[in-house]
Order: sequence, then structure tokens, then C-alpha cells
Amino acid sequence: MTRRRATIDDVAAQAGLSIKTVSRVLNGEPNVRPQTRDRVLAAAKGLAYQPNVSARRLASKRSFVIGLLYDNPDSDYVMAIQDGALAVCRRLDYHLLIHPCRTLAPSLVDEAVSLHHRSTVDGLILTQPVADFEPLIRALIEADIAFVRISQRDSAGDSPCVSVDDERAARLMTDHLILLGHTNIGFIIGHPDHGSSHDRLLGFRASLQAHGLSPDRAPVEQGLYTFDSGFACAQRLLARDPRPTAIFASDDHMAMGVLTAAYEKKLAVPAELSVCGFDDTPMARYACPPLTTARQPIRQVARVATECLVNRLQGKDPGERRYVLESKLILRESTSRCGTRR
Amino acid sequence: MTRRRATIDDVAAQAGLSIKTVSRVLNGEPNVRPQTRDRVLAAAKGLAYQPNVSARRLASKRSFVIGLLYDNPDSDYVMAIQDGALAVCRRLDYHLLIHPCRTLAPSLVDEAVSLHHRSTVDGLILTQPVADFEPLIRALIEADIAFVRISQRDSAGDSPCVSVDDERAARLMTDHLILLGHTNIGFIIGHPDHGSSHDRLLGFRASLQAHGLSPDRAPVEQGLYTFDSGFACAQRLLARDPRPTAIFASDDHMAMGVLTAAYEKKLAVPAELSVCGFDDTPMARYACPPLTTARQPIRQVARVATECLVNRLQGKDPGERRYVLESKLILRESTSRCGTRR
DNA sequence: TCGTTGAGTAACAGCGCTGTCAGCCGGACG
DNA sequence: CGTCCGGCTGACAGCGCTGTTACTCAACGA
Repeated sequence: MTRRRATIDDVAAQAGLSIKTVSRVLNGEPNVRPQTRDRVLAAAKGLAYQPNVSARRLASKRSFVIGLLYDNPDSDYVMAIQDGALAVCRRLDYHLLIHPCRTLAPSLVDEAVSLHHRSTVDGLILTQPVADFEPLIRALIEADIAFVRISQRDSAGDSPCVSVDDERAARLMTDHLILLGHTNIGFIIGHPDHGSSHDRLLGFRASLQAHGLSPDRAPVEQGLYTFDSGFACAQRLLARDPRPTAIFASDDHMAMGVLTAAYEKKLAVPAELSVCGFDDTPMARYACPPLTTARQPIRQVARVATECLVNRLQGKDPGERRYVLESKLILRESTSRCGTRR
Repeated sequence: MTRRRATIDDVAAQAGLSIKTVSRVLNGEPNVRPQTRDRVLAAAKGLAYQPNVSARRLASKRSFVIGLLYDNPDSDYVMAIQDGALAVCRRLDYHLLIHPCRTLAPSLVDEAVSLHHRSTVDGLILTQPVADFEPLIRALIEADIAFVRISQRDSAGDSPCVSVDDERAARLMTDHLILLGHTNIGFIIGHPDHGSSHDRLLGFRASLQAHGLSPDRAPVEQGLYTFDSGFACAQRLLARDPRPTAIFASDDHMAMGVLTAAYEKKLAVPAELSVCGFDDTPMARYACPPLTTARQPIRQVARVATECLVNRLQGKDPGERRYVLESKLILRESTSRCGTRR
């Protein structure tokens, strides 16, 4: 029952052609007569032929695998990235190798280079904060390993990168709060290792400035993109005098922490405190009250990055080096006009 | 700068030995003198030699890759599974290929078999509900493809499987509610395709029975392991007369839905309604109030499954075919004594 | 003394593909 | 009519490793 699996030789024999011609057909190479092509395809189908990827990899010196490096505690983010990358991989007949890691470990550099040198992967996609880890970037460039960064921060050797316009989205979010009449808006910065934290702060400050409010006097706390850090920062912000009437947390996890801090302080949201987050994680919709936030096209970011990487691997170098996608404000019930009691 | 990468021939030449001996050392095969071994290792190190995985795969007819099949909307669950599987893979020098999919598609069977026939993967780990997808199981057995299921449901050919004792945990959770004085406990069943749903219901009923309460008269609704389904089921449960004083949702997502339904009905949790979930997803801790739930050792389940699979791939067949791990009750603030107003 | 043994090593033939290059053939062109 | 060219195909040499087989040599017992 368990017959030997058909090889390219079997297909060639069956079709009465050379294995090279079979190879050409299967790889979509030019210069094959349609009639020949059909014969090959028929034979392949008849034998239920499945090319052996290992042999292909060895002979072609390419692995058709791309590696995805990340170090992110947010499952939803990681899943979305994986999802987007996988969608493109399937379409282009590549495989995806996930490689979660710890940014800080210098061994990461060796790991990444090794992945390539063992010809396990052809190229890498780096997400934040790995994408901003300079030693790695330099090593990859030096070793001539193809990669695409998902990050808004510039980096050595203007490597291609894909990002979301965090600054603009943060500016729009702040505009939204200001339009609701808030003038004393607390801000919680994200993790210092992430470029996004910086950009979101910039957007916040830009909006204040544009509306004649002093960015330097705005109450700001440093968080870590975690629920607990959001909770702690909110406690500090809410202890200030005058108390902010709105808090803009740089991500939804911290915003959830803010919500809990408000709950414990018996502050009604949004009546007494408007709260907004960032990222539109699934739970944002289910928070009490549902969170106003900014939705990032994460899947698309991953798709663009993957496409870009594969293009580079195939030698098609599109002029483009930076792709910037835009987020969208999602207005829910956690923000309302300043001083409104519902 | 970009010199040709060292191959096994270079190492052999450098060490003054045959490539076969180098291969033996690098693969930990026996019958090599310690002194010879050292010479090989020194040469390999000196040349920064990295074995080419593609060549190894082709020659050994093994890919050293295991595939992970899942179809699960819960990012936290998937991440935990990936995490556990990766930990073992790294230790045993395997790679992990993730393969999210749609259970219902019959093409999944072809995909899975194809993954193996192209020698992309040596074996597969199946999580629920894929693990309970009979056509796939049968196809894998027929094609003689190694796999391990993560599921509590029995399946054709008593294939190895790893699971969590859901029934016991659900029983303990129900015991907990009954001990708090609840006698009218609503239950929300999970997704019908998941074996866990069934087991949790069994545990619930067993506990009622054991305490002299009639399982058949308990208010039960069919959910889908989603927030929205939990919300809808809760609305129906809370509309019943007499109204349940506690609701046991088969997972945390649905429990969150219950919380929201209670919030909209202005029912205080836990004073007027105790709520408990299952799974201890990260958000359970951050719910308002924090959810009483059952924590599953998901990472460990994945670790055990991966180890089991690799063992089978390496021919070491441990007698064990079923591994059952235990969950742990996590008591938080969403459950309290029946009728207590705090 | 000589065969026997087994640990240690090497030679060599693939694994199943792709890349290179050479060959064939028919049509365009001078 | 010969030459050239481009489309199409095949022969063949690897890609870098592992499995198999065979060989060498010291230790050992009859």
C-alpha cells in the first residue's frame, strides 16, 4: 500500500521527456511547448507527483522559507502578523518559520545569521522591537542577508521597512479628545524600546501644539505596553492636581489598566474620565465601556513586508524602500465631551 | 568578504579526516575516538562551519520539521501552544512549521498529506478542533504519517493524544459554586466542534448530580467560545425565571460576554450574579471584576505533545498513548456566596 | 601461532532536484 | 543555397550531506 513516492524521474519517464523538461514545466520556466507542458502535467497528476522540497532547496540553493522574528507579548499582534505573512507565503509558495526571541540577548544575532547560513531561511522579517535592534541590523547587512523591517524608525543602510503612520494616528486621536473639550489630557508612553512609542508621543504633542496647548505642561507617564504599567501610570496621573479629564494610553493593554484604575477610584468612564487606547486589540471592543482606539492594518503591514521581502529574494527590486500604511480611528464609548455626565 | 560557506568537505580536509567521520561527530554517532572528535570539533569551529540543513534533509530523508495544525480564533491559546512546541523543538533541534487552517475544508486533508509527501514535515501536531476532524485522522493513519493529537476525544486507531482533564476541572468549578450556596447555576456550552465543550458539560453535570441537584433541570445554553455567543447566551439565561444566581461559561471569552450582559442589565457581579470562566486567558485577570476561572497548562500540553511526536519520529515508542494533564482553579472576584451583597 | 573480533575510519553511491551547456530543428535572412 | 538565430529539449554534473559497505588494526583467545 505504501508505495514509493513518485520522483521527477518517474514523471519524466511517464511523459517520455527528460527530467529537465519536467522541472521546467513545474517551475513555470519559459520555452516549453504547450503540448509538452500538458503531457508533463498529465503525467504528474497521474502519478500524484509531489516535488521533494529538500532536493529542490539543495539544488537551487534557496530554501523558499522566510523567517519571522518577533519579541512581543501581545498575542493578538503576533497572530495578526503571522496571519498576514502566511497569506502571502501561501500565495507565493514560500514557507514561514516563526522565531520568537528575546531582543536583548546578543545571541539573537548569531541565531539569525545561523538560520541563514544553514540555508534554513532565505530572508527575514523583523517586527518591533527586534526591527530596531541595531546590532542585528548591522550583522544582517554585513552578512548580506535579505530582510525587511516592520518599524517606523530609520535604521542603518536604509533597509526596506514597512510601518504604520503612528504619529498621524496619535495626532488625530488627540485632536478628537481636544474637540471633545479636553484640555488637560494625560498621556501614557509605550515601551521605550519600541519606535512606535516615540511616534505616538510625537503625534500627541503635535496635536496639543496645533491647538495652542503646551505639550510640555501635559501630564505624561512612562509605561511599558502592559496592563500593569497602564494601571500604575493611571494611578499617578489621577493623583495629579488638577486631575486630567482624559487619558490617552499608547496601547489598549495600558488603556485597560487605566479603565481599572478609574474603576477602583470610582471614576465613571467616560463621564468623569475619557479614556482611549491604541491598536484596537480584540478586547477593546469588549471592555467596559468599549474603548475608543486606533485600528492598525497589522495584517496588511505583514503582507506588504512579506511581498517586499520575496520580491527582493527574487531579484525584483522595487524602487520603494519605505511603505507607510494608515491607521483608522475607532470611536467607541470610552470617550465623551469633557464634563458631560450621562 | 563574503567567502564561500564552509562545507563538510572543508572541515574534513582541515581535520585530515573523511567527511563521514565529520558527519559522525556532528550527529553524535558512536565509535569515534575522543581525540578524533576533538579534531573535528576544532576544525568545525575554526571554519565557523554550519551544516546545510537541506543537504542533510535530502540525504537522511527526514526534514526535522514538525507541522502544527490549528484552527483557533483565540490568539492566546495559539501563542501558548506555539510557545510550548517551540521550546521542545529548539531543545531537540527540530523546526516548527505553523499551519493555521479551516477545519471544514476537505482540502485540509490534502494539504496535510502533501506537507508530508513533499518531505516538508516529518510529523504533525493537531490541536482542537483539527484534532477531532475524523477524515484527516483517517487519512494520516492511512498515509502512515506520524502525528499527535491535542484533544480529549478518542479517535480512530488510538493515536497518541495529549489532553487536559476538562471534566474534572469543570466538576471542581461547579463544586466551588455549589459550596458558595448556588443551586440555580446557568451553564454555557462551548463550540460543538470542540471535544472540550463536551467534557466541560459532563463535569458540570457530574457535580450537580453529586450534590443532589438535577442536571437535567439546570439552565443550559449552547455557545461558540466567543464573546458574542457568551453575551447572547447570558441574555437568555438572565431572562429565565427563576434567574440563575451564577453562570458558568465554558471559556473566558464567553464569560466576558456574560459580564457585559450583566453590566447592561445592571446586575452586580458577584453580588447578584457569580460568573466564572475557563482557560485563564490573560484578560481574565483584567476583567472587571477579575474572573474566577480554570488555568490550563497549555504550554505543557504542547511540550508533551511535541516530545511525544519527536520520540515517535525517532523510533523510540514510549508505551504511553494518552497523556492527561490537570487544570487548576483560579479563584478571583467574580464569584461569591449566593445572595451576598458586599 | 593464527584466526577472530570489534572499534574506528574511509570510499563511494546516492538522495531528487536545478543549472549549465550543448544539440536539434525550422524559419528568416543575405 | 548557406548561415544564423531563437525556441525547444536533453545530457550531465553537481548541490552537501548520510547510509552502506568495506577496510585497517590492535586486542584477544584457542
